[in-house]
Amino acid sequence: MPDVKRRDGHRVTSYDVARQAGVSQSAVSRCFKPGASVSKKMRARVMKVADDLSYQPNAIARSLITRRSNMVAVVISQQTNLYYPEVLVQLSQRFSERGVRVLLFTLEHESDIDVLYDQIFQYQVDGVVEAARLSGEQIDLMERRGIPFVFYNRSLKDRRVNSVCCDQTAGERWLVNRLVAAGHQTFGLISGPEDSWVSVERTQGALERLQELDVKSVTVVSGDYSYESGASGLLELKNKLGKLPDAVVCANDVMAIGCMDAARYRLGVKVPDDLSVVGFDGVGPAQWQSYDLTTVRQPVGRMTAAAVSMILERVEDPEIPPEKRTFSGILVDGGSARLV
Amino acid sequence: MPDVKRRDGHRVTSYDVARQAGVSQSAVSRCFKPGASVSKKMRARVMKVADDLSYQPNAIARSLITRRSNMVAVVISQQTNLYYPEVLVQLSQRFSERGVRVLLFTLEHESDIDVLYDQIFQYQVDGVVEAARLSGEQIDLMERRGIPFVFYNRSLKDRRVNSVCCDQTAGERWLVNRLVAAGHQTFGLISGPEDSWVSVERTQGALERLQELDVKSVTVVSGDYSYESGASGLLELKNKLGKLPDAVVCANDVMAIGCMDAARYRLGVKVPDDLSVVGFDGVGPAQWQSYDLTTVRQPVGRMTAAAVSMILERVEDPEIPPEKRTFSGILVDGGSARLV
DNA sequence: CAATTATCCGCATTCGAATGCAATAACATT
DNA sequence: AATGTTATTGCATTCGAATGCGGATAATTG
Repeated sequence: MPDVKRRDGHRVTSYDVARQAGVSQSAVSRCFKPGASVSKKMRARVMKVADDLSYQPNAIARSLITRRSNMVAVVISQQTNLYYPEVLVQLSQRFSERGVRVLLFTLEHESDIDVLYDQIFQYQVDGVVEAARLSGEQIDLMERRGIPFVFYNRSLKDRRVNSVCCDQTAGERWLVNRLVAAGHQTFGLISGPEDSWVSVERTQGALERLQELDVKSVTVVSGDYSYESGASGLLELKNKLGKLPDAVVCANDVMAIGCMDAARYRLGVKVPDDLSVVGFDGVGPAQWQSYDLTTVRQPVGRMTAAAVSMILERVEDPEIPPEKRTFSGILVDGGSARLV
Repeated sequence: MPDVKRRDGHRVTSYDVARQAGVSQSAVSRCFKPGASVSKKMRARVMKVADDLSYQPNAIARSLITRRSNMVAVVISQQTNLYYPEVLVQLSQRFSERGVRVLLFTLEHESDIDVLYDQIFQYQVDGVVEAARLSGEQIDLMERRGIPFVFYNRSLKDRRVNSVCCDQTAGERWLVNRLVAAGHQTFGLISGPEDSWVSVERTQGALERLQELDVKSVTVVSGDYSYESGASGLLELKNKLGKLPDAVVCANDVMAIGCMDAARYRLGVKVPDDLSVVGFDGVGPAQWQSYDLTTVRQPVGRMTAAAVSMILERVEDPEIPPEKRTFSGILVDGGSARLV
């Protein structure tokens, strides 16, 4: 039997609309479902009332019954890197266009990740975009839950997982080629954090190519993607070598910028005349005239689009096998490296 | 009667755990609620099974009955401004510490905001942090729904709403004071977009103080917060004036940086010797040695903390009246302005 | 006009966890 | 041993929308 009170707290439900419009709750529900079987008369009537009561279907209740939350988790660590915010905004925008919301998970300490994953699952997200590090067991966990996920700029060689990456290796090789061709002989590398896949790939790529080209003098120091670590990296290189290298290859743009500033303002050295510096990512500030960085720009637009569609396709059809998509970077010839 | 099949798709529910542990579903539910009345024997038993089945309570179902989603919407526009990503990350972190998730809404075009709000309500978020523009009717809408919301760096004078702001006016006044005291006489202002409250406040603040100090030559051009608009703003100022002003006050750091670069690299002018430039925000790149910007840093940490607690307090107790909290900026004496 | 089909609507149930209330068990008291 | 207390547990219902199924109505056809 129908109860007396309704509209308690204040929430308007489909029942309220139904009663007011003199129809059944199911009718109201159908009116809000695009392809449903409803006469236009009914729809008009219901919509009118819905509008009057400013009724909005409750996505939570809907999720419960449809087993689709229309939410996707995006996991991000790495605030240091100026590059991530852009990725985040783009992902959000693109998901949004497809009617999917982004539930944001930021990771301060790597150790938080376990708690985090419990949270992610609790919220019944339809998929996960993973722009942070993840251990093998965590991947197992994800897979066991059957939630589609995509790694963003992180790939595990011996694992059948979805990933979208920029070709870090190729990018570095290109940079090295250019530098060597221009006659640079002594090289310094400033790597990122050791547990960053991106950093490892980039540094490896550069080292490999340097070796292939038979460059003798290569010194590596490690940074953490920050401006400061780029600056101190250069000083450290100078210390180790006893002099400055001809060229410094940095694992990201921000460090390259720190490196350039250190060269100019702490060592009084001219870039690119006395020192060439290259970065990676293609963040906004890299193009600022003070830096005009030679770098490899990640095709963020394509990459985020790829991540989004890979997830959503697999939400529709979980049988689609894993796929790895690797995009080439875009070579940006700036003025921070002597490339004659 | 108990049905035969369970564990269909693969989701493990509290019923599965209950059956396996030989207890009732309510018992399982209680075991997952901190303060609930359960014997330790029961809890141990249930938790064991829950662990075996890797059961996680379904937050969606919980939200439905508790009428609390533990999700908060954060609405952000303005990618141009390097300042927002930091705000976003901090909000996310702080909410997360309090067990609340951030549902991200990015706004590309202002016009999208209507659709957006429907979405926000559908997801039954417990609160909204609003870092975008919002019209009066939209506020009415929010209020009618009874969802607590806080404006971040946006306040409406004649409205009783929650807001967290940095004192834009005071910051600008301070900057102007310094510049005038140091003998600058002709001023250029580069404002932000006209529909940005922040920009209006800042520009107004500066203009006001300049007038008070009886500065005669003040020229205003408008930008859009971007690097490029800072650069072109300077050129425009030069055109209008027929010469360069002594000082340029930019509505944000990124434009100030663009302005500095234009001065140095397009006009060949020395900063701060021939031209002083100041910004606002205190973003990371402002501190880079190439710029070393004189600016006012927003106390992002305090501001985000304030926003988070203001929301959560009002989720607990909707009766708490609206509050406006204004934080003073932190004055950063950089090298981009001559302040002798 | 009857027969057939298509269209539309409502009933009843479902999703998964939370919770008030009542029943029971465990324990203490005299 | 009888009674009173308190700590646990289970039952039944609830949150709000979606949907399969059968029935009612309207449209189409012969």
